[in-house]
Amino acid sequence: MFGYADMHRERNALKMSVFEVDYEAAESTLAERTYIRLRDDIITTQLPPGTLLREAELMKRMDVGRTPVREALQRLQYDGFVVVSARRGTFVSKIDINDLTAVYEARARIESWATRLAAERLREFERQEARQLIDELKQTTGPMALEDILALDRRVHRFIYKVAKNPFLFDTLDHYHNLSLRILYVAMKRFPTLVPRLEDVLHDQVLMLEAVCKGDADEAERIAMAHVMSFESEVRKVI
Amino acid sequence: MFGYADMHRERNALKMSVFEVDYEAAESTLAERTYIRLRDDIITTQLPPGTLLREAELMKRMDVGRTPVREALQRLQYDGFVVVSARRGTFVSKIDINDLTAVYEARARIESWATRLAAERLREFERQEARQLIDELKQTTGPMALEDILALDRRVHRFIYKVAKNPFLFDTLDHYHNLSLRILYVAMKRFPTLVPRLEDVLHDQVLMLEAVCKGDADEAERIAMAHVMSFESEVRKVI
DNA sequence: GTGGTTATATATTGCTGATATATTGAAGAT
DNA sequence: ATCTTCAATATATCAGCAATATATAACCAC
Repeated sequence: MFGYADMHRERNALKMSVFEVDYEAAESTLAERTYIRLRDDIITTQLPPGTLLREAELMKRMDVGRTPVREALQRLQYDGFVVVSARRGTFVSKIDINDLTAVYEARARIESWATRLAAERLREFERQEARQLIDELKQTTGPMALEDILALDRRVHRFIYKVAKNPFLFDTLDHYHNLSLRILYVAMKRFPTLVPRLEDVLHDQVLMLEAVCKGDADEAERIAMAHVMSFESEVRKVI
Repeated sequence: MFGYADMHRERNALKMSVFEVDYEAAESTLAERTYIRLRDDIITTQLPPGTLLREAELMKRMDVGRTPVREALQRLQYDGFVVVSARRGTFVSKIDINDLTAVYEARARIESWATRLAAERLREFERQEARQLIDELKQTTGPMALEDILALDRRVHRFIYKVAKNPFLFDTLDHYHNLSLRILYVAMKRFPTLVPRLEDVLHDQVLMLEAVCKGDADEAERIAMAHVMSFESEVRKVI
């Protein structure tokens, strides 16, 4: 007990949100819920980069005490989503072109490798899960709501991370996923026409999942790299 | 201002310890210093896996209030160094063979890639820094104190991370470095004869740095991978 | 007497509100 | 214009209370 794998399992049983509605029902600490709410608001740019976050204000708005707010802000600081300047203020961190480059560079490399691992390590029961995902993806035609696109994208990625069977890598990639998601939102806010193209991106994932199912590691890795980088180049055009 | 790069720079100006004595002088918050002290104690197994960490006890021992202690423990929780179980206790996390495999697998892959980047992105003034490191490494002969070996190892790795010029990657790799360092300590505690072999490992780093200096990305990547994995296989023998 | 259930005491973290202290920006003196 | 002072504002810290999980002991049925 009390090893990393246990911790990891428990932590992912609930708690991981970004559009997974369960955080209403999630039985966890106030601090945890406050963290998730704030993080999602930052990722979706409802709290845009540069926003001043006052503890007292957040306490009122979220109807919790000082401790949960502080713990949430600190955790966001470690994630890189806010910058705490002692006795000056806490701000939502800014994003620039260098962040875009660095985040996608790292994520593309690490995630494509994880996809290779997934192809090598897929078990039979997971193959069924993959087929189901593929079916869902194929049924999505026509214009979709942004949240649905991203929720589906997230499910596919988290599936891959899980199948790669390395809990540390899972956490690393989930973090990079959140970072790049915020960058995407910032870009979309400035350039709303970006949205429709995202649908095309979903179709890459069918090919990727099929490669994983076939156990074709080279092909899976190649597609994953292209998939992440296609986000990057779409975003780069408008930033 | 307030972007990730600024944050990253500031955070690394002081604060990052593990045997860098500056955390006595470091002008930062109590919570930060408490975090670093506890983390180092956990990494070096002065606080072995499974240890119960009582807030009240730590307050007395470190002569700080509850807030800094709590913030430190939470941060350690996000790092994976402790497991907080509500109203039951906070424990130093355990380590098993799966953690060893997963951490080194991820670190080897990511770090060898970062070393490739470093070889590609090295600037002239950094080449001088590298030469200096190489000289120091070459002068180390005969038996060394464990702390000196690891401090030197750490310096080399952090130099590589820096030259790769991706702040997100830097943080990711620093985290993996801390994780694998603790695993190494746990292994050494069980099998003290491991220590001397570590000296040999340092000599790999000369070759690695020279490859980076030459800009030979393929060679640098290959050596880095072998270097990290040699730690892994040494540790695996005794765990 | 033994096994199992319930009540209670204790230990531990979760949370709150108040206080301490540092930073900032602007008013006022030079 | 420049420096100094001071009030406003923000986080950092503290001490105490609340809530709950766990262990212990008392109790009861058999």
